[in-house]
Amino acid sequence: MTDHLTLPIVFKCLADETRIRLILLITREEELCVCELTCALDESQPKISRHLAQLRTCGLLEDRRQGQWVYYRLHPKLPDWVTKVLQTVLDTNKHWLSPDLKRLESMGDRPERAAICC
Amino acid sequence: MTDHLTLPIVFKCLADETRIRLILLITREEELCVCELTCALDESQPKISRHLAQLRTCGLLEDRRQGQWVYYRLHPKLPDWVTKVLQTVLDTNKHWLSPDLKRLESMGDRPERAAICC
DNA sequence: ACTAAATATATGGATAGTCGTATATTCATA
DNA sequence: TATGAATATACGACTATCCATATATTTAGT
Repeated sequence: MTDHLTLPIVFKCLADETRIRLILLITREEELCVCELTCALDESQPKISRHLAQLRTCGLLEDRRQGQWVYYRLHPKLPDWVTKVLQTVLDTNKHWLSPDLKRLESMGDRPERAAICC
Repeated sequence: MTDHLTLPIVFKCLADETRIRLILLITREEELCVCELTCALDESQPKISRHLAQLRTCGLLEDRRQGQWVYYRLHPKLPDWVTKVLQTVLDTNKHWLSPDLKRLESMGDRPERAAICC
């Protein structure tokens, strides 16, 4: 399923500031919808959507639609080494991510989400 | 010294197959010279040299000249998270690197190196 | 000094990546 | 079924990246 996630492919996916910010936020928050990510990064919606699509296409992210919202999370079958790298980077670069986290937390009207399993 | 090694910069440096192979080999072998790397990767000398220069310029590698050879190693002041990521990737992707390692080990006439400290 | 080996750099062309803007799609609700 | 909100995609322009080839630099040995 995620066998094609070779080293060069993964690093190319992460070689863009917008995409790193997106995937680290998602790694930390488990699941976020497009409008939350758009607000957290303070970037245009098409830009966010395009980069999310890229991360999904290469197999790093998975999406699910719930009503009008689309939620993104890490792909459940991610190779161990990818998860480990993301966690390491997240743990050791909290300061770098903090502006995005601050915007996310101060966002009003965040959509409620239902449990994933039902 | 390596403060400018931000997340996007590091991942952009790693977003090329040649450069990943180079830096992983160096991570594993401590130190290698250009001719060893050229042989291990089985690529042209200018290509190897160009990518090594890129890794050095951005602060991931350090070089030292000894006689006619130039040896490359990880920059000694690398941020912890970078070292950790490289080690993780190396440990979990030995199979991916093994063709390069095989070529390196079967290389004849590898230059002898003096101890680094004298 | 001259030559050969090891390494680095310059140049131009081809390819890939990114962006903003405009538009399409999907869904909830009236 | 018409409307608006959330999201996705298409398009053209601009920029960055990569490569092959040729050439320059440095060093060891003669």
